[in-house]
Amino acid sequence: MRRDIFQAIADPTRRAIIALIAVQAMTPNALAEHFDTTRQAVSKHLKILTECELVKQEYQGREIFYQLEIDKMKEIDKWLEQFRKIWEKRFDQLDQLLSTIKKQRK
Amino acid sequence: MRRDIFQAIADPTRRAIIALIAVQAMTPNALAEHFDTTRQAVSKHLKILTECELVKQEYQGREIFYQLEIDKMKEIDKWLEQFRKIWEKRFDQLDQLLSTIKKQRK
DNA sequence: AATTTGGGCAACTGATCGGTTGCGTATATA
DNA sequence: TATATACGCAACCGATCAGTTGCCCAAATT
Repeated sequence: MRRDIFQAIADPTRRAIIALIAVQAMTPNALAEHFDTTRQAVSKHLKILTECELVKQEYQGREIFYQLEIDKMKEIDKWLEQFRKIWEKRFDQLDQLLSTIKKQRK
Repeated sequence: MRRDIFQAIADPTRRAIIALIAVQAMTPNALAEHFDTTRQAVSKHLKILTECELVKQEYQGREIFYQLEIDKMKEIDKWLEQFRKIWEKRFDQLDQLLSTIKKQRK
């Protein structure tokens, strides 16, 4: 079982679930209504999301509300940081090039 | 074949390849030396990365240099945007709470 | 011209994935 | 107390995945 956050967001249904519960906590049944699939399938996705700590449960009677652990999402942002540095550098270089051309035209 | 960018970065080897070629373009053989796997396995990863346009080839004699299409990485950043909004809002709320407590103590 | 080297393509393999069906259990309702 | 509802767990299935092995072709080296 790999079960890391990158594997978790690889599935489109899982990304949709994440987007939904980011707004408000939801039960498996409520989530399943949003998809063309069974509750069990959704539950399996929730299990995977729980295992990599992207989601936490809150018991309320016989219902279980699943909520997004938004902080965990920052791990993706953190990984992206190294590439953001690169594309910002490239943008700066382009910016510099453009202003050099501008200067030459004067 | 799903072959979208999220599925592409789900594999740890693929993420490592991306990080390597982000710095400089590399050939499959050069890449394979960095991993405990065969050149063919790396080539397969490169094929997947190429299919979702995360990587482009540059032919140089009989060698093929693979280079990261850094712009494609922005798609992940774009998807993350919706969550960044949430965690920044939460941070602001926490910040506000802390300054309220500070005021009350005065 | 013969050999070596870089790398793609295809077939195969075991592992994992996403999904379904069936069942058990606990909470709520009649 | 009997029934309905919410949910998790386990077994199963076909599809896809990551990796290996074997082969071929083209460019470089001898």
